[in-house]
Amino acid sequence: MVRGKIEIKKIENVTSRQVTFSKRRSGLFKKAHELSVLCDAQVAAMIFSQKGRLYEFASSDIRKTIKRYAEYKREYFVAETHPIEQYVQGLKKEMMTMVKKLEVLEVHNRKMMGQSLASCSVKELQEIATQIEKSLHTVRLRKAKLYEDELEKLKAKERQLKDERVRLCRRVGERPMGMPSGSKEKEDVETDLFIGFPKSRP
Amino acid sequence: MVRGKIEIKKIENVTSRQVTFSKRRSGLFKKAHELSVLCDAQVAAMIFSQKGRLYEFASSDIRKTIKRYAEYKREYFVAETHPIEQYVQGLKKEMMTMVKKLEVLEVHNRKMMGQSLASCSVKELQEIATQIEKSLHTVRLRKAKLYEDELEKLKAKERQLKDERVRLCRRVGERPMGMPSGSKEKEDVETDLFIGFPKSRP
DNA sequence: ACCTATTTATAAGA
DNA sequence: TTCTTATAAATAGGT
Repeated sequence: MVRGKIEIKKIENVTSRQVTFSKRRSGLFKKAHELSVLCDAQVAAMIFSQKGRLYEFASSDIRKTIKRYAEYKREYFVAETHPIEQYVQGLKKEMMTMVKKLEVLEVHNRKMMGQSLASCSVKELQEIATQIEKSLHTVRLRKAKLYEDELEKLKAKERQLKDERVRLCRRVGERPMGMPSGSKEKEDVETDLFIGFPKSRP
Repeated sequence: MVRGKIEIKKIENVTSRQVTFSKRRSGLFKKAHELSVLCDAQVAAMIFSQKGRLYEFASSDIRKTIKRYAEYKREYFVAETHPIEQYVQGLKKEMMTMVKKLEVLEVHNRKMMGQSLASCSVKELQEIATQIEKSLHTVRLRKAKLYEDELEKLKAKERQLKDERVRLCRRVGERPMGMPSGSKEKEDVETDLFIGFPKSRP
């Protein structure tokens, strides 16, 4: 170290302690990394600064390393304020919530699919039917919209082609001939057929 | 480093790897110790050699440091072979399965409710519409069935009452009078109205 | 384990 | 925080 070696004891000056912490921390992690690579070792290091901030290094997954440590020492490590039982309880609770949600969804879904109606009252059936009708309406609107968009595109393309044709005919001195038979008309007819609400299957 | 710098990559020579491991390990722990003293930090490091031997350093009790780490990360660390770990892993796996199932159901559900259709192709929309139509048909059949059953019950009751009335009249020596006006007919009319498929709302 | 040439880390200053 | 630099410390390869 420069300008006089230092004693290994707590640095009292706050600023230089922070600077030293930052520098030596990265130095330590660098050394740790080099060791893990050079010697093919599994290295983990964790540092809590005086302020309680955590800095960590691990050559592989730190959780795996700590678990391996736990296994090696036949120990386990649980935060005092966060015991494992509580953690498991939390998981279980989450599971229950999900199971309920799943059940509700499944029931609703079955009804929307027209299954498991035996338990439904007339009122419920009416509500389901109403909802299904609404859905059907929306789906059909959406389908019609897709067809319309497609139609618009085709029409635009047709217009463009027609203009192009007129322009080309003028250039070569011909008068534009009639449209090739059936092109526009046929498109319109086809499209009209598609725009309407599709008939439900028998 | 001496006599030519080295590359940071695994040392292939076993002997020199072991030597380097030993030297650098103690160097690392020394640095860790210096850091903890100089900067008043809580430092812990653990190294598993390639052979699986554990070397550790901690400025204070390593178990405390790991617990603090667990708290900080809201994690827990137990050996992979610990029964509770396996239990938790099982729970987590189940949760994942459920989450996936829930997602699938939710997507399907939204489509059946006529939502989130933007990403659907025409073909998909047609399939959805077909399914919805089937559902609607089933629901309406069910509703009609309920009304029919109700009607049957009422008719049976009516017959029973009529028979009873005839019997009673005979007993008191009167001739049965005409039916009270509007009772059967009204029922029939109402029921017919309900049995038909309800019109969808405008 | 020790030696030492050389690289690397870093304390203090800017 | 980052850079500079003088110097301490670490260490690769040899013994």
